[in-house]
Amino acid sequence: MSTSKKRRYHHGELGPALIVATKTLLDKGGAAAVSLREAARRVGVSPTATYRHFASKESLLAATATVGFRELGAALAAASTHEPEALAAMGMAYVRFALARRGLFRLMFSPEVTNRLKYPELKRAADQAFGWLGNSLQSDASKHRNPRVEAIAAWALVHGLAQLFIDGILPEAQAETLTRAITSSPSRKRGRSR
Amino acid sequence: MSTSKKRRYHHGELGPALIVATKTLLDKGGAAAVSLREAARRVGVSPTATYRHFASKESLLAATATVGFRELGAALAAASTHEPEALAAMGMAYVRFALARRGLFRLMFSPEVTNRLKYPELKRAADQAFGWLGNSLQSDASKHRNPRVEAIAAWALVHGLAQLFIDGILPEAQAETLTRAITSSPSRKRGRSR
DNA sequence: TGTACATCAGTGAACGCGCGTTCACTGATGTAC
DNA sequence: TGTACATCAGTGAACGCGCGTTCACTGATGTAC
Repeated sequence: MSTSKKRRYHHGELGPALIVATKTLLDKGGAAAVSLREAARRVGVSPTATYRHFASKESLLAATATVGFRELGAALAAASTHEPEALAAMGMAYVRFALARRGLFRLMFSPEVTNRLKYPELKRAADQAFGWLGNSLQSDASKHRNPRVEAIAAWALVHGLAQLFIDGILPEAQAETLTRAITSSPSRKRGRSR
Repeated sequence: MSTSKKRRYHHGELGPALIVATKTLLDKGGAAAVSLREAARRVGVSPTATYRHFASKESLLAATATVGFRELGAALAAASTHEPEALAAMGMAYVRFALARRGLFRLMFSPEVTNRLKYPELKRAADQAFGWLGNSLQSDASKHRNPRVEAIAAWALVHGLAQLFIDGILPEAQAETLTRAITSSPSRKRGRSR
């Protein structure tokens, strides 16, 4: 209706728009549902136009995953300020992100995009997203025998939870409860909860 | 060379042979590399022949995942007999399975095969594989506040480790060391290890 | 032990499909003078 | 302020490909008598 809806010859933001379309496709049907042609269709542009912004399908996927890592990083960073229970809050944020953006989350860790070293931005975004996890643990390192091992254990724990929820193997309905119970269970923190 | 190598009109074991071929394809190029036609090609049979044994590509994938869960279950069961450190041994077995059969492992937890309730054998095999994990924890339930939560936490932990290793996000070379360190870290077991 | 015949396990050609990518092109934009 | 022109961002037709699946078929197997 409005002029902004009108399809102009020059889209203006085609690159980002294609990434948004890709995210939608990912969440609708997983990586298998993503195609350059379908993304172009959704944005209202010819398939060829995509090559103005991405060299190949793979590079569109890499760019989309990069955005995903930035978003995950931001979510973790925001959670890390919840002071008394920063770690539990970050775990919850991690699981919530995976559930809210399951297709994207899966792509971020899929071999279609992981193995390649050809996308330095992707690597940087990923490192940055997980930097928070490490830092937050390092900050009270004195409590832990081996901070690196502890950090990896915490990461693996929430990552595993996220995976099991989005794969429908653990009941998604209990995601919040279980995550909270596990990230603040007495085997990790000495004091009694509740 | 031998007669067993000869291609006979009646293959005799086409179904299982197709599953083996599918496993190979999974490990070589992931789910994207699997096709009915390629599996048939590897077995030396026409594409049409596959329909004698599987109703569709999806059902071949489901059957392959079923086999995967049985193998994982067997590996966990074998590990669970290592008495003093059954849990750590099972964790190691879990990670080893994922690394040795990464394509299969990924398929087992992928939405291409997970969501469907139409493969009861698949569901049964999965339940059975993970039954061991629960049982092994239940057996010393007295030590734990909430056995169910503890079991899920242990599962999520090793599952997350496995995923991070096969995705190349944690260095695969350290898989054994890290897994051992984490599954017997003092935050989970009180006593000092080493 | 021999034959007839139903059943089973394959073949091979064909279908329609959507894909990623390339090509030669055209319309829109913005800058130099 | 006006025009020329390089550059940029799209179009649309076409390519070759491998896929899943269907069809009508044929060769092999095994069982009844």
